[in-house]
Amino acid sequence: MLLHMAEIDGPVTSESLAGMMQTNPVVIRRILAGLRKQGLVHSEKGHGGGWRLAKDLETVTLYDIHIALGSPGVLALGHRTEAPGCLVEQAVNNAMGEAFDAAEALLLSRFREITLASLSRDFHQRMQHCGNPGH
Amino acid sequence: MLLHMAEIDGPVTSESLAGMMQTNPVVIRRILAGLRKQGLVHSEKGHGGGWRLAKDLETVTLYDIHIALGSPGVLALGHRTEAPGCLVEQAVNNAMGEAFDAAEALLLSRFREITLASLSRDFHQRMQHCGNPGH
DNA sequence: TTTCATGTAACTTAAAATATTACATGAAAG
DNA sequence: CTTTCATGTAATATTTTAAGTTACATGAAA
Ligand code: FES
Ligand code: FES
Repeated sequence: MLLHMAEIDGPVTSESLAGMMQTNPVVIRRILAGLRKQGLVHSEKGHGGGWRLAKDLETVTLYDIHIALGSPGVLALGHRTEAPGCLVEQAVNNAMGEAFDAAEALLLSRFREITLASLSRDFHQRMQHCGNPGH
Repeated sequence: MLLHMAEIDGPVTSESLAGMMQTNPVVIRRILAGLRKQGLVHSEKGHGGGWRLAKDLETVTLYDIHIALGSPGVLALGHRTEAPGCLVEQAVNNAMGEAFDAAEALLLSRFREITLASLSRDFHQRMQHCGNPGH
């Protein structure tokens, strides 16, 4: 969404973003509300209002966005019970927990390396080779 | 489930396993059916029937179980669209895909190191310090 | 004062995961 | 050889979760 916003100068309304993402404007607002709290975007009400990027693409990483989205769980597998009484479950949770933490740490460290600017460059390169005027 | 089975000698019925796992016997059968296909467990019908471990705990890793369960997706985040027309989405999927693959590879390599035997040892150690006769 | 856009709460719908029922198959017990 | 018990599996139902929608309040520009 941010990368699409970057291609447009001037503010973008939730409605037009919803069109791009094929969803509802309210969903867009809910998501962008989180990003605004982290200072990634800025919003204005009323005539000529809408959403605007608040930071340089070079300074924003996927990790920043992940945090802004509320640090959702990264792994589909996980502890069923938070504090299980079953001792087998305790042993399994303990062993798998270490593996999960390692995998999550690796993923997030990769996210820190990926800036929106680099993604934007990749996008523009794809545009060259695409030629589709729809984009 | 397998570790609980390891503590019982003789076959265990789906019903008693369902009691331990607090779920329905059919759910147990469905899961164990996958494990049987990989040769991890063995089942017998009729009187005195039930489920039995088919391998030594030392030779079974969490990775084996993961495969037997059908290699379910490990990451909660993921590609929304398989082959997106949107060039931004292509760029993002490409970059995140590499990070996902690295994280998943790390997790599965950790799973390969964790044998049921090591989990069982951890479990028995917890038993020592627990003293709860319910276990 | 009208129009347009965000800000949110409450509600609805849709999708996915999980659980249940029902019945067939096969093996041991009586 | 009939009853009992347990798995095997399809079909169905329920629960849970995520996603989308409606409704209305707030604030800014025309
Ligand atoms: S629609 Fe996303 S790049 Fe063309
Ligand atoms: S219930 Fe005691 S170890 Fe699982």
